[in-house]
Amino acid sequence: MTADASAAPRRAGRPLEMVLSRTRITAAALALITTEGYGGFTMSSLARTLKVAPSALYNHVSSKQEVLQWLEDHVMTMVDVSGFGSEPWDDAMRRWAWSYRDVFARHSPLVPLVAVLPVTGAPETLKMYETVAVGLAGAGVPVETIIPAIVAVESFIFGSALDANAPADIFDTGELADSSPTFTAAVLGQDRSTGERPADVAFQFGLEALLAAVPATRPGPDA
Amino acid sequence: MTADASAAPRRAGRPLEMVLSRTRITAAALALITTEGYGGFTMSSLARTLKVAPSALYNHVSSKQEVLQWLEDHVMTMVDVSGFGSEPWDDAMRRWAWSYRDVFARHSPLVPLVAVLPVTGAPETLKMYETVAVGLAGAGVPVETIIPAIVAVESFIFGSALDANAPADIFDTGELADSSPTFTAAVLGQDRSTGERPADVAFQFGLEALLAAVPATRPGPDA
DNA sequence: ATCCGAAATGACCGGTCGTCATTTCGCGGA
DNA sequence: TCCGCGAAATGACGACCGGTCATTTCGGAT
Repeated sequence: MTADASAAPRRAGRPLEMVLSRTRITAAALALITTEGYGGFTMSSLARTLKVAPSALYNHVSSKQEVLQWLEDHVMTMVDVSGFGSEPWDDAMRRWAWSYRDVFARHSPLVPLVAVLPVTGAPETLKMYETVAVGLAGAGVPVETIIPAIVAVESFIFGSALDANAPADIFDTGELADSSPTFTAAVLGQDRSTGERPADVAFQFGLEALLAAVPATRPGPDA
Repeated sequence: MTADASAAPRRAGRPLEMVLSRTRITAAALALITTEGYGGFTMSSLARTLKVAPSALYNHVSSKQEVLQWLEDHVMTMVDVSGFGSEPWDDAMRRWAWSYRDVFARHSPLVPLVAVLPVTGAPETLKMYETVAVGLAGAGVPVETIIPAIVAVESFIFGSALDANAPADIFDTGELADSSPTFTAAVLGQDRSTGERPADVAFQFGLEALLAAVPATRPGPDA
C-alpha cells in the first residue's frame, strides 16, 4: 500500500532517497511527541523535524488522524506480551495489562483513537491480540468468552490509563467537604501505609477482579 | 463564584436580563451538542445559539475547556443513582454503572476530561460520589477500599464508554486473517445467539467481575 | 536525448480559540 | 433628577491549525 521499511539510500544527492515513508514519519512523530508532548505535535512541527514542507506530508498521509493511528499501532509494540508462552496465563496477563496501561498512560491522547481504529491497518495491534488470544485459548478459556474477556480487560486498561494522569488532589473536596461527609471520609481513609499511588491500588484491585472471573481450566503453557 | 441559577428577568428590554450565566451557557451547550454533535460545537456556534458575540462568552468563561467541564458536571446529573437506598447495594451499583456508561457513551468526548477535572468545581459530580460512597459504606465495605473500588469501576466504565462507540467491524481481520488464526477464530466464535451487542456482553462480564470483588458484609439498606 | 512520474514546494483557504480596546446601558448613590 | 460606575456585549484582530492545489524539481527508465 504505502512505502516500505527497507529502502537503502543510493547516493548522497539532495532529493530522492525515500525522505518520507510510513516508518520514518512514525518514528519522527514518536520522537517529537516524546520530547515536546502531544500539545506541541502539529503537522508543521512534524514536517520541520523531517526537514520538509508541511504539505509534503500529505503525499504520504491522508490526515493527521492517520499519523496518529500509525503512531498508535507502533506504540502497541512497546506493550510487553513476553509472558505468554513462558508463564502461567494469569501472570502473563498481569505483565501484559500493567505494561499496556503504563504505555498508554504515557500516550493518553491516543486512547480515544483506539476505540475507532479497526485492526485492519494496525498490524502490530493485531499481532498483540493474537498473542493474547493464543494465551487464553491455551489456558482453556472457551472460545466464545475470549473476546469479551479481552475487551473487558482492555476497557479497564484504557480507563485506568486516563485515570493515571489525574492530578493527585482530584478528590480534594475542599469547601464542599461537609456536604459530602462519607465520601470525604473515604478519601481520607485510604490506605497510605504502602507507598503505592492511589491509581495503582485501584488498578491492582480491578485487574485481579477481572482475572479471577476469566474461566480458565488450565494454568498455562508450562506452569 | 460565577453567576447564579435564579435571576428573574425584569423587563422585555433588549439588553440586561442576565443573558449569560453558567446555567444558561451549560444548557445551550448541551442543546447544541445534542443536535449538532461534538463536531459542530464551537465557541462561535455556542455564541450563535445564545444570540451573542463569541467574545461575550469570555466574560463568563475562561476557556472552552471550562464550558466542557460545566457540561460534564451537568451531564453527571443524568446518571441514575436512584438504586442506592432502595435496592441491595449490588443492584444499585449495576443500575448506576450501566446508566453511567450509557450517558458517557453518548458524550464520549467528555471522557478524557473527567480524569483531569477535580471534584471541586464539579458539585454534581461530587454529589454522585457521595451517594455511591454512602451506599458502599452502608453495605459494610471497609472505608479504605471504598475509593479503590469506585475508581476501578469508574475506570472500567470510561473505557467501556469509549468502546461502545467502536464500529461493529472493528475486529474484522480482513486480509490479515491467516496471520492471526486464533484471534480470528475467537472473533468468529463470539456468542451471537443472544441479541446483545458485543460491547454489552463485555461490559456485563467486566462489571460482574468487579462487583464480585467488592468486599461487602451486608446486602444493602433494605434487602 | 527525452519524457514520465514520484515527490517536495509555497501560496493559500476556511476555521479555530482567545485577546483587547471600546462601547453600551441599567442601576444605585448624591 | 442627574451622574457616573461597572457589568457586560461588541467587533476587529492575532496566532495557529489542518488541509488543498497548482506548480516545480529531478532521478531513472525508455
